[in-house]
Amino acid sequence: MNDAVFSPGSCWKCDQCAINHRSICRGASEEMLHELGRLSHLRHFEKGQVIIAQGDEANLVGNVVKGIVKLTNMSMGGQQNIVGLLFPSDFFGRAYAETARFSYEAATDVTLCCMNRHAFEGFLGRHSEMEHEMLLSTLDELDATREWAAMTSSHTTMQRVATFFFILSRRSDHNFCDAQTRQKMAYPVISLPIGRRDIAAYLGTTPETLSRNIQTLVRKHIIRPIDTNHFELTNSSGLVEHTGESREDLDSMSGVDGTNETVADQA
Amino acid sequence: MNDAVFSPGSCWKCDQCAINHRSICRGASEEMLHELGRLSHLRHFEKGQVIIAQGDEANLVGNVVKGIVKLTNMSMGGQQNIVGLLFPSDFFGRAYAETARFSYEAATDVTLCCMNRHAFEGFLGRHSEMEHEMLLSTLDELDATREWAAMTSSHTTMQRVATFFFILSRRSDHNFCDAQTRQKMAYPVISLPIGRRDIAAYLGTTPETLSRNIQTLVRKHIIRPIDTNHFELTNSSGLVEHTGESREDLDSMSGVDGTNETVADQA
DNA sequence: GGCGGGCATTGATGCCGGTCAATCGTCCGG
DNA sequence: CCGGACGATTGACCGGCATCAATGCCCGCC
Repeated sequence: MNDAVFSPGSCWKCDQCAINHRSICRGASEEMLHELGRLSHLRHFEKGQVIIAQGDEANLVGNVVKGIVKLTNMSMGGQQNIVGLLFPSDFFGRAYAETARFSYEAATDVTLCCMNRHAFEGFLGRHSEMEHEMLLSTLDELDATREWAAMTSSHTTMQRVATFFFILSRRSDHNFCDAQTRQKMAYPVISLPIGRRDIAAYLGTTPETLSRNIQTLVRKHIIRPIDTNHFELTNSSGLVEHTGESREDLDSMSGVDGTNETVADQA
Repeated sequence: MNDAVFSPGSCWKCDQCAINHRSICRGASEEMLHELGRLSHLRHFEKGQVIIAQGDEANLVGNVVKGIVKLTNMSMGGQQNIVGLLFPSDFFGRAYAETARFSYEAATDVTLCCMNRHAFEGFLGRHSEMEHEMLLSTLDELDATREWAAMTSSHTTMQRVATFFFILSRRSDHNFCDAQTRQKMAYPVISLPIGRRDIAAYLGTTPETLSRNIQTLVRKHIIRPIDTNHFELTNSSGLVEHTGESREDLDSMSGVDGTNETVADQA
């Protein structure tokens, strides 16, 4: 809500951006970053707000800077189905499509680096090397989506929960508590960024079943609850055993690349 | 098997290609088609043959010309999980990746228009408008994959079966029998291109459960069996009711575009 | 023709996980 | 401080689906 600093329309400097080394901006030259800076502006959305509604004409694209965006698919019956979760540096919106096939909704309070879709398409048209970057990241996303789909359709609920927790243990920020408390942590921390309802929908199950599986992991001393949304991972290999996946597959799914992003706290 | 006509290395003329108006070749100019013709050659694979193995260095890309390719993901335990089915005109292989994250396997006897991956990447680099086409089709595929994943994770087995049958009723070729017999068909024909085991794996279930659901549809007079792999769709709206989806969503999933491709019989 | 293997179907059984419902804890506004 | 709302947890129940097993069917092969 610090709109004084990053208000829509203000000149947002890409070279100060917390995520420019991970998003598609990574491949941009100094000059291109400047051009992107003119096209983009930061916007805030509060938890629960719909950013793009399924079926609407969607002229908004950009990158998630802070917070988590959920990608949902309303099926008839009204229940929303979570198709994906977008973390900081992930691209949101759909270039080259008039209407949105999915909804984008703020799962937490979020900060987005927004661009007009047509302006962004024009940018890609002028810089084919950026379109190439876009293709690469889309191909990666396609692979990841397929792998996730294979996982959800063939594994038990416990395996899905364990896999999700394992992935989170790799990318969770350690900023939920102060530095001293963090020092005492002997084990990695799993921090659930969203509520049980959303996690359950993402994993294709219900909050009740999710809760039961979490408690089972707690009883087996694999994780230890800190508060409702934070756990210590006290037995990493035990968690891996519950995933039904090999360690290498899990690594490829969690997108580890050495840069253990501790995300964006430019407050 | 007819390698005399379309042997690897022979000059394959793209302008005679049965699928060039649907594949990514659609966007190519006369000149580019000629260049593609020099890069590509046809190859046959028999049912069951592995085209690209998961984890291998994969330097083969191209388009499916005839037959069906299944995209699989081996999880530990050895059971293969079907992530996608590739129909004629679909692109196979993975550009810009050294190793394959999935296996490509011939689900039926197939004919592929093959290219060396590096040669194809070079082609894209020289023709950014083709890379643009590639981006568009990848984005579409990503949407379709997400929609399919949402479907499989939130619907009952019967709904998945009904949805799959509905999609097949839209794209099945009517060439499995002679023209006279076809004339007598009062209803659309659903032709299952692959065996029960593969269909079950694609739908995230077992052959037994799949069979039970098919027989339920038969008992309800929604489909009528012709032989093991062919059914008449005698009650289309009844089928739609079992999908749990609206008619419009089903249309977008089956990728209807008016051109009811009656695929490749250049024998 | 007889035989064996692969595939589809049908039956019997058990369990995972969805559903309904109650309890508990936390947070807020009165 | 209290009452209501919301989310998380736990319990009881049962239905759908996987599993195991048997049968029937088709086709190639000896």
